Amino acid sequence: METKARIADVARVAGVSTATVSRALSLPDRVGAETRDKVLRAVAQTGYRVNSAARDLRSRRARAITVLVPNLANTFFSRIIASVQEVADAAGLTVQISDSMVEGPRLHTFGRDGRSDGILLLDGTLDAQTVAGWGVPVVMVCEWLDAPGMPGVGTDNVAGIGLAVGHLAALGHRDIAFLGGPAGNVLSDARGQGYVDAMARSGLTIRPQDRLDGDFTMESGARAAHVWAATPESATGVVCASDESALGFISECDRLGLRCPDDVSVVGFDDIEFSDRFIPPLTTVHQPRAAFGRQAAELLVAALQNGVPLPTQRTIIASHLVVRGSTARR
Amino acid sequence: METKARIADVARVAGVSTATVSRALSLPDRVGAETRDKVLRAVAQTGYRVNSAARDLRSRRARAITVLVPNLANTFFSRIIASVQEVADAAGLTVQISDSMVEGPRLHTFGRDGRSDGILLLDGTLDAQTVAGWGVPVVMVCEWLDAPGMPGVGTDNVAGIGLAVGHLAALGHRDIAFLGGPAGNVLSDARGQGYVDAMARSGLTIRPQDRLDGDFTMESGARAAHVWAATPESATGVVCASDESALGFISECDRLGLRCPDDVSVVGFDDIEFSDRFIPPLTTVHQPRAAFGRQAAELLVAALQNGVPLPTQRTIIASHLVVRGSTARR
DNA sequence: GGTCATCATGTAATCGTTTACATGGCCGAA
DNA sequence: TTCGGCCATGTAAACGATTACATGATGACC
Repeated sequence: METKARIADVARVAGVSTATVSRALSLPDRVGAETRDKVLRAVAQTGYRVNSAARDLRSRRARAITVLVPNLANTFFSRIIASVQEVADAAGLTVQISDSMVEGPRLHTFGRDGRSDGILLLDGTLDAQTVAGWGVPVVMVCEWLDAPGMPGVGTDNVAGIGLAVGHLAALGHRDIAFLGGPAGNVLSDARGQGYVDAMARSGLTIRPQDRLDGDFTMESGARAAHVWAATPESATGVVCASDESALGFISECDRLGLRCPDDVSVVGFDDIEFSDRFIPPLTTVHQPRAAFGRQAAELLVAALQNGVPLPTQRTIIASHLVVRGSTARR
Repeated sequence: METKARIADVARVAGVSTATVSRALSLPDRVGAETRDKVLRAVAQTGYRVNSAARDLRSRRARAITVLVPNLANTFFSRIIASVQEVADAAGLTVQISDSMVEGPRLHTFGRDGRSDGILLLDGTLDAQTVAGWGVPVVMVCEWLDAPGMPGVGTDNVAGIGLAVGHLAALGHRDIAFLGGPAGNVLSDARGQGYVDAMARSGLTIRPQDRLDGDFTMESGARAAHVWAATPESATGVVCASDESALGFISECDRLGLRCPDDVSVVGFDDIEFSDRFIPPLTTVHQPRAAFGRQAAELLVAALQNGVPLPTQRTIIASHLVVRGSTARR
């Protein structure tokens, strides 16, 4: 109980071989009931814990999956991770969470180093070659890579922004701006495209001043508010590529003396926890984050444990609009 | 390059022994420059990646530390984790993040299973016996356990709440309520004590209706708002045990037609990212989260790599008050 | 020139499991 | 009774690295 007990210690105490101890613990049906009890008693008495390095080495699997998040500080991801953990837990797998922003140099050792059997990748900015080199199953969540044939779970971002634009148009807004995400990001591109499509569909025109730069963060939303406020004939409605930037935008408008939704209607994208409690509560496109995590984890677990081949396409889960207080009739 | 290459493959390609390969990679100074180059070329050619299960097993260390967080969805923790990762990265250690809420049953196998060499524990509600059984160095962050002699890093919660109460008192508030945290939590207790102390010091009395129940969450803050609004002669200032509950409180007040800070002044605790962007921006007690993470990680790394003994007391880092728009003169 | 330290490298034991294969006991069928 | 099959268990060979110890070369010093 004091120092680390090994399986041989348990075997000695129980009066059986190490093989029997191993089987009693991982395949209880394969040993006699009496022996099993003896082993379990010995385990309790010695305080034995399996050494997972040894186990992983011998069995050539880690019984763990890794969730690779672009930025842990972004609250959007936590709900996804929570449901991944539920699924993995039920399957007897451990979840390791890493931040790809920090793991930079270590990134290319990921699968091959044997620390995890599969990866849930929430970062679409990684090099496709690096990912291909991991050598373990990978499922993308929300974002995706340019590489074709990679399994993934996410929403239809074009359609999502369409809901937002449609909502503002229905409220009588004619000049609708778009506060975008970081250039080069697949979500930014898709949502930007959704804006263009939806404006055309609604018969509205996009003026140069209707495109506001951002990068999903609150700070970028605040900066965009200054640009917007300084523009003549500025838009009366703003669709944002993320909730955080929407909140930053509204917040900075407030400091400039402009009220939402009286002076400007704002729609977000994501539906993070804070949006419902903001003043005003944010109208936004709700993403089913729990479903993303659950479904992605289920795909990975099925591939790992039952050999079910991973799909070669993204699974699309629909988003829907949540109308709250940040949008009003023009 | 295709299938997994082992160290023996690299050795063969480079024309040296496995021992030399191992040394060339982990102790570059101990091999000749020419040999080192040969090995590195062979590594590149074979696509070799060290198998960490084998390495961990043989060297009896995991080169990893675990951060155990009570709830990943709480944005308070992300900044702490980020600075932990910086320190660990510089020391060549991997950071594994786990949610103690989910890991429940697996919790007791933590250190002993050899997956990590040390633990940063952000959850003060764990059983002290379980923690003692881990058998690896543990440093508490923010919260702490009842067990004495355990190293930790955090702030003086009593003093922190004192700043908040003092601020409201200085603004002329005489009836100051306290929106507490979950019962039994060490932070709740300390902050509750800070409220009692500070009220006494300011010569103010605490009436029964000045104690509002909460659990750090936005929802609990919202519920407390109803209680507060329904109370006759309710307090004019509210000190909250967390930012989230403060934001929930203000948000719900707004829905009830009561404005902050005109109808009530509110102070939070934590200074999470959203607080600065709330409307109104939240006056709150700022916790140096980056410093918490950095200092705790440094203690652990020093203990792990240089054998520096861990302190037997908590390291206190001062908090300070950030005055924003949610408090006003009575 | 002999001795010894130093250095680069090789040989092989070792870390703690899992698991393929072997063994022996027991039981039912022929 | 004999044989085959099944079951519970034991024996020992992996898994893939690190590292204590051994070896041989080199060069400094007296």
